[in-house]
Amino acid sequence: MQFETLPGFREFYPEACARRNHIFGCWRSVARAFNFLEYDAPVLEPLELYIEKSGEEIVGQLFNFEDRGGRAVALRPEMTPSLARLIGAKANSLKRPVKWFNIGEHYRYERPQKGRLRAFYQLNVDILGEPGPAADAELITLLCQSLQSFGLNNSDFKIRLSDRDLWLLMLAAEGLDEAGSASVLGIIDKLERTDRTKTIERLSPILGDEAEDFLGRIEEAIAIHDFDTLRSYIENLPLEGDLAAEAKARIEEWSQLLRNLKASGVGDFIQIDLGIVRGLAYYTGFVFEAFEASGKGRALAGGGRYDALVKKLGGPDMPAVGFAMGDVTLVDLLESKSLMPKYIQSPEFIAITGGEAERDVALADAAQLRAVGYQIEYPFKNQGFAKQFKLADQSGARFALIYGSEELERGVVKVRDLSKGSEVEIPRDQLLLQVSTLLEGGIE
RNA sequence: GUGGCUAUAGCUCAGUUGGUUAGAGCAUCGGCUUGUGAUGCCGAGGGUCGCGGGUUCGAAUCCCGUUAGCCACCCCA
Repeated sequence: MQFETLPGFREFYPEACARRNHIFGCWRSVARAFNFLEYDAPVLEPLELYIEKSGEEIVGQLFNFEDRGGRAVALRPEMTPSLARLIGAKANSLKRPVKWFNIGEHYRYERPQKGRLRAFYQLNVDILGEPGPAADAELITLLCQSLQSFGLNNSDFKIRLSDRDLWLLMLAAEGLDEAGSASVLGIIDKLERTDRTKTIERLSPILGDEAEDFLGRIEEAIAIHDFDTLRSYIENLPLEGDLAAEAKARIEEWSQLLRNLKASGVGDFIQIDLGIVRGLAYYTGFVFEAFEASGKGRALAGGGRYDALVKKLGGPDMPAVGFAMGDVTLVDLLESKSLMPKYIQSPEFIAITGGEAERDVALADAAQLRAVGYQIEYPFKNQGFAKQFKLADQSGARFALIYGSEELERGVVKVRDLSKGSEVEIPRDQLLLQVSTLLEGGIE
């Protein structure tokens, strides 16, 4: 009976596991650099948690089943609902702002394809309890720096930055109500992937004969890529009273956000692009997606503000902003740019032993070296010296420790620098004292 | 959920108009009489040719189905 992995699931042989850990390591160290705390949550959750957040339609995209207790459960497709529960349960005692991150595997029952599998790892980073754009700025900065930590730069990726609040103001200026705006945002989200006549068809039920002219104005707004143009565009919207004041305040927040991003040194990555609105209705303010600079391919990361979601999921009123970055698209990109380091794990020392008696001595020394943190390997069976030297070379070890009968009689161990071919004899009782010097300078 | 392409050894691939017991390179393992390189020499293991059915005297090869992979659509938290 031959077993295969389930569709869309991956196995990690050591080399792949090393690559995965490289990704995790970069993610984790950047999150810590911003003083985010790591948390974790269950992989299996009540199905209802996801229905509550995303609606009944979500079930078709979940790994869900009934457990033996008759509970409807699902493997987590995302972290945010679990996070909202964690936050909600302790909201009153958490020092704000809450800055947390998680690295974990997530599961979606979808057809696997390029950049998308059924099981994937995601970095989730969230700031809760801070309503101002300083939080948005820090998250976007963190996102840029984490991508940079993989060796990606300005010519490799861009952050497309948009704002659902601004859209709502613009749509209000068009005379649309809340429901109409929500529908239109859904259509704008698909603009890039839909041909123009189809889009007009979709807009018609909401705007009637106006649809084509309206689309023209939408396209005009999406064509804006610099802040000065955006500012004057907003200032010239036909808004009155509260809405006009809101627009003014929002432009101020844009200004602060962009100023912070520039000051943090990530200004060059930012592209104002109102074409991004993100499909999900719960986003409430700034939204952003990271893309390969060419604009091709799937988003590397995406996120935004979700000020109402924690409350919707039963928590307190808690403004929040967060993003998620998946490993699948990221690794595809890093590999295409030759930025995946080739990790080969090799020990610092490998023992070469003459016979049983010498092997016992080598084992004793190995135990001591390992006890103080060195990596050392020795052969499991007695083999010829020539063979052992070959294996030592192939192991990638830095030094061979040669335990022959002749050396041991004199109380020394011969140490060979495997890259240089040079050798030195060290009294066995000096070995522990001298290894750090050896590792630093090699053997001349 | 829909469509296109693909499937031969661990990997990369040969395999003739259908014709004996399906091959190569790489990798793996063993040996080359136990002290310094082996990038050498010799040898071995490893395949119901994705799976199931059909056509045929005979199928890796032709036909149908199915599963999986890749790609695109849908969707994308």
